[in-house]
Order: sequence, then C-alpha cells, then structure tokens
Amino acid sequence: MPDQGKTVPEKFLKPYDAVATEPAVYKKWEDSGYFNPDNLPGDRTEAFSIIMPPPNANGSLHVGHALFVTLQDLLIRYKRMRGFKTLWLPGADHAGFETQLVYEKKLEKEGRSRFKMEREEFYNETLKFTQENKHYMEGQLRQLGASCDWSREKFTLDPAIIKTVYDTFKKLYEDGLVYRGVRPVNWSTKYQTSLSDLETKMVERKDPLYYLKYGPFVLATVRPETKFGDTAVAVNPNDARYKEWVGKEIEFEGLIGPIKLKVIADEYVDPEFGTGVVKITPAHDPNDFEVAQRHNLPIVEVIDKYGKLTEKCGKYAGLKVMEARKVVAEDLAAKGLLEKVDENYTHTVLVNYKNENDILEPRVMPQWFIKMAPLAEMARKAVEDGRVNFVSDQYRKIFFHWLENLRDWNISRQIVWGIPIPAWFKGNEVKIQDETPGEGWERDTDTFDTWFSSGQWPFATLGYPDSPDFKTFYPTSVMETGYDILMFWVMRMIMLGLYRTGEVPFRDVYLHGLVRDANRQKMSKSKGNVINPLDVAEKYGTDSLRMALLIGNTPGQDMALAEDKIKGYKLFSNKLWNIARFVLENAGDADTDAAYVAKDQEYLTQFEALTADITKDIEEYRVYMAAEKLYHYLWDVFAANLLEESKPIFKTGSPEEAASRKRLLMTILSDSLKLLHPFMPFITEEIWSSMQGIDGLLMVAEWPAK
RNA sequence: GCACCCUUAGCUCAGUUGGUAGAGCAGCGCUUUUACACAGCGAAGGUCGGGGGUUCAAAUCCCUCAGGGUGCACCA
Repeated sequence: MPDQGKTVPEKFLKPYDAVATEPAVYKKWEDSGYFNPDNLPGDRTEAFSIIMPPPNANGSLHVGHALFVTLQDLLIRYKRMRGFKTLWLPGADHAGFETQLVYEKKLEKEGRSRFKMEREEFYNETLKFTQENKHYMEGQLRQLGASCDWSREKFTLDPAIIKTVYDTFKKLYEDGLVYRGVRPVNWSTKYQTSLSDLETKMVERKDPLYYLKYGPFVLATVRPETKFGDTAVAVNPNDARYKEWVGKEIEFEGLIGPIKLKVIADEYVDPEFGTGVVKITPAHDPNDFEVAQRHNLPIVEVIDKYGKLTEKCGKYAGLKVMEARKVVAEDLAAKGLLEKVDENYTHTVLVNYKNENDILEPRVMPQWFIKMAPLAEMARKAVEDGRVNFVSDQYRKIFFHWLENLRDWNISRQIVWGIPIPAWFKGNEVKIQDETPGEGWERDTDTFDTWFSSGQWPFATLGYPDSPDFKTFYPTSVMETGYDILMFWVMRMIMLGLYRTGEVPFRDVYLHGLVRDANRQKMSKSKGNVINPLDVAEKYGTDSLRMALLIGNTPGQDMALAEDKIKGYKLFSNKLWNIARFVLENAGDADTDAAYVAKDQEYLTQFEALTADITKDIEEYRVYMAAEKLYHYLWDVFAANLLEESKPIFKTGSPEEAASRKRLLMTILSDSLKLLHPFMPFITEEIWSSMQGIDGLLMVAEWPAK
C-alpha cells in the first residue's frame, strides 16, 4: 500500500451510508442551536427570513412537501453561511374544511358521523388528531434536513395567532371592509357549509335542457325544479321579438296554481341562446340574483340547506333536487307545459373543489364577506411597483389577471373545525368581540375560512405588532410555495399583510410546480404512482432526493420525478464520498502555505470563477443551474481530471508539484463542500467532520465567494 | 370566451443578458489497473413543433399557424 501512514477514517473504506449518517448529523445541527438566529456565531446584522408554508396537520408529508423543504432549506443554509441572521419559521395549519373532510372520512370508516356528535366532542377529537399528525410531521421535516427554528414553531390555533386573527377581523369590520351580507354563496348540501369562490370548480356535465312553456314564451332551463322560485322572466332589451312584452306581466297556469311574472329587460340575457327568454330565480342562481338586485325583484327560497324543496313548492316540498327535477318535468309534460327536451346538452356545473360529486347549490344566505376591491388595489400596486417580486414573470401576469375578476370573499364557514368567528348578535345588533357582551346576545356559530387565518401567517407568526421578531424579520425575504395556492394563499397574504401592517409580507415570491411521476401524471394514491419522500430518502438518502428535486426543476414549472433520478444522485453521493477518500488519503497532510505551480493556479482560477457563477445563480434563484454546475464540476472536472492527473504527480512528480497539488486538492474539496452544503447538507457535513484541521460545523462555515 | 405556460436526443427535462445545443435515465461499446462494483469509462444520438420576420448571428426577440396543459369567466 503506497499510502501507509495516512490517517483516513475507516468509514471512507465503505460506500457512503446515508441512512446511518443522516439522523446523527441532524442531531448535531439541532444540538448546536444554530437553527435559532439568536444563537448564530459572529456579528450578524442583516436578517434573512422565510416563513414556512405550514403543512396541513391532517396527513403525512408528500413529495411536494419535500420539494418546498429542499428549496427553502437551501436558501436558508446559503444565507446562513453568507453571514445573515437567518430565520426559517416552521408551523402547521389546522386546515379547517380540508381537515374536517379527512376526519369525517375517518369517522365514516368507523361507522360514525359528525352530525351525530356534539360540537365540542367533534372539535376535541379533531384537535387530538391534528396534534398527532403535527408531531409526526415534525419528525418528517427533520428527516428531510429542515434547518428551521423549532423553538419558534407556530400552529394556526395557538392563542396568540387567534388573537391576531380576531384583531384583524375587528379592524376590517370597523373599517367597513368586512360586512354581514345576505348574498349568494356556494352551498354544500353534503358538508353543510358555504365555500368561497376559490373553493369551487366548474365541471362539464351532460344534462337534459328543458324547454318550458311560460305563457306566451318558451324558455330553456336545466333546472325546472327551481321554477317555484321564479320572480320574473327576462329578455334582452334589444330583442325585437319581445320588445312589446317588457314591463308587462305574463299569466299562466303552473303546477301548483296560477303564475304571474313580470317581464324585465336586462343585458344579461343573450338573445342568441335558447329562445332568448330566461326565467329569473334569484335565490338559486348568482346571476339571477344580480338581475334581481338591478330590478328590485323579490327573492324566494325554494331549496333548503339539505337540498330539498321548501314548502313554497306545494306538493313538491321535501323532494330532493334531483328527484324534484324528474317529477316536475314529468308533471309539466303531462300538463302540456313542456315544449321539448334536449337530452344532449353539455354545460358546466359548480362543484366542491375537494369532491366533484358534491354539486354546490347557490343559496342566498347571511354570511360574512370581505370587500375585495380596496385590498386588491393595495396588492396590485405592491406588485406593480416591485415591492413584491415574482421570481417567474408568468405568475405576475396571472396575478394581475386574477385581480380583475374578484368578487367579495365569503369568509364564514358553517363547520366546527376552525377558529370561531368573534361575533355576537342581538336582534339586528352586531358586536365583534370574543367575550359575550351580556344578556340576550348570541354568539355566531360559524368559523373562519382557513385561508383567512393563513392569509395573516407572516405577521401573525412573527408576533405583530410588538415582538422584536416582527421588527427584525418582517417583511420576510422570500415566500416559497406551490403555484397551486397562489390565489388561495399568496394573494391573501399580500392583501392582509399590507392592510394590517402597511408593509408587504415578503419581498420575493418563488413558486414551485407540481411534482409529477416519470410520465408526467399527477401522483395519486389511487393511481399507485406516489413517491413517498421518506421511503426514497431511506433508500437513497435525503441528499439524493434533494438533488433529484432540484436539478431540472425550474420555478413555476411542473417537474417529473422518477425513482431512477433519485438513484442517480445516490451514485453522485458515492462519487463525492470517494473523492473525499482519495483527497484525504493523498493530501490529508497538505501544507496550506505551499506555492501553487502554474497548472494548479489555473485550476484554482477556474474554480473561483465557478464559485462566483454558482453564487450568482443562487442569488437569482437559478438553484437548478447551480446544482447542475456543481454536479458537473465535481464529477467531470474534479474527479475525472484533477484526481486522475494527481495520481502520477503523487507517484513521480517533484516535491513542489506534489505540495502544490495537495494544497489544491484540499482547498477545492473544502470549498466544494461549502458550495454543495445547501444542496446536500448531510454528506457534506459528514465529510467536513473528517477533514483534518477543520473545526466547527459546515453549516456555519463561511461561504467561499468573495 | 379571455389570459398564461409548454412544444429541444427514445423518455423526463435544462439552456441566465441572442454567439450554430446540455444533463439524467434508457440504449450501444469497453473495463474488474487501489478514490469509487452500492461501479467506472467511452462513443453515438437533435434541420431545437411548422412557417415567416428582425439581426453579422435566433432554441433564445417579434408575427403567425398547429398541438398539449393550466388559470379565470354569468350563457339560462
């Protein structure tokens, strides 16, 4: 053995064992206290902060979570090494409606139902369920290497968070931006709650289109069962066919007695569609409601909250919508009031975004709404003048487009699992406070839309307005999350952050895409194509998973992830491990003052250029490029050239050449570990710990770029 | 209907401010010579969706067509 006498730790004689190494490395980091910005070494004045998008505490982490952990941990580790006072604040979301759905399903499996439980009982069980999940998730985040400050962890139901949410609600109410309105909402008869416009989806369906005889008119509708709620028929003001009817009343025999309806003219009616005549049912169609507002039409509720016809429908009362549709159509036909039926009519229906079988019923109900126009304007300005910067420009465009079509936001939910709305009613009086105002007041039983509280997450978690953390870390530096919650969350945070604090909640928005399977299919349990991040992390190492998630993944774009790709970076880990072994065996005794020969000086210059390049890439959020460049350099330059060339130098070269080369290898290895650490934190820290003469943790080593 | 994105090697994707193309996997070939068999090395592979334009120069900028995807939207 030519290398006798060199001391290389025995672990390098075996392939890198990620599974055995990673938990111990994480423990070292956590024990060091450096996750907490207050404990970081040196004099750090400039802050860098990321608020972690709180995972929903209703399940385990999926590969999408692994992606955000990887991206955010990378940015945090990079800035920590650059000398910033870095805070990455973790949390968990009670995720109101979604968690309630998950828990209801669980109850269903046990043959139970929340409708047979006391409110409190259901709430407490769900709370226990989320707390267990939350604990489990924290372990998973650690496994993924998240260097977040656990001492500052927050939960959306923490009393301090709830207090902030209440204060915001009260302020909005006092400013006239929150109002109690009787307006159309998206009602789920299945889950017995309203949903915001964002929590709905349009799906295409084929339904019969019925042509009904309304006195002198024929009009088309998919929903004959709502006819009992008609309060007018409408035509287009420019439609010559019906001009003489406008303002008059039509009278005809209905199913439950004679009907009298006013004929109104409104631009809403498209003369080209159907017969150009529309029945107006304000209580069960948001458009009809708007028409009714313009024409002062009465609103008659004919469908109740269970989706059954009301007593206004005579003998049809009590029938469910779909049954009623059939019966009403039959009876109309029998009475000769049905002109024809188009059986192949394709249209869109509004459904629950979490359950396409849950067709939503538009209903007019008293609910809490937020006036969006003033808030949207604040947000628009902030993005327009660059106070908030989108890393990918496409989402800036989508953001502006979205702001154009905003309706007021329904923030009250008729569900148990959530933050109770601090409102009290007595007759027509309303008071906003948490404690009872006294005798005769009744508390609102509704809870907040979960996005109303998460929309306040950045300033709520930092303890607005008095906490030192708020002063140090707000506005936060980056918001990194999936583009799928741009509207749900990012928009609302910008609006509510600006409204409440006067400042944007974050400066840069980095939106990542969906992680799909190798064939670009969405991962789903039913398809069986799910990659469980913790499983593959145990198989190939967390570092390999992180690299696989980073390389070839650009902001805002979906990525395909195959297990083979992760495996590929396991090979890279092993390559790096063996590079380290070679360097330690052959250059472990390097003299750090040795003079560089010309060739080695060239290598060093090349490496310094790479360092600057990679630094720029990270600064400009091209982390995928930085990762690829490092991969390429280490494999194709360091291993293939530097190491191979070194072998003859160490065998037959001059002492000057050998000394120069030893110093070069040690220098480039140690700086490479620094550059690679934000990407592959575990293996780099582990190698670092074995390098002679290097003290301390790599996670707080100084970044090598000038 | 409006808006946005995508189309590059067999597959999945990169390509920063315009300078005649890169990675991983698959496929092909070679190698068990002490950094690496839990592999390694090498070669091959593309008229950058079609057409037009700007430019000394276009995968990159502009126009247009085609295909795919997503978001928003009040057609009963």
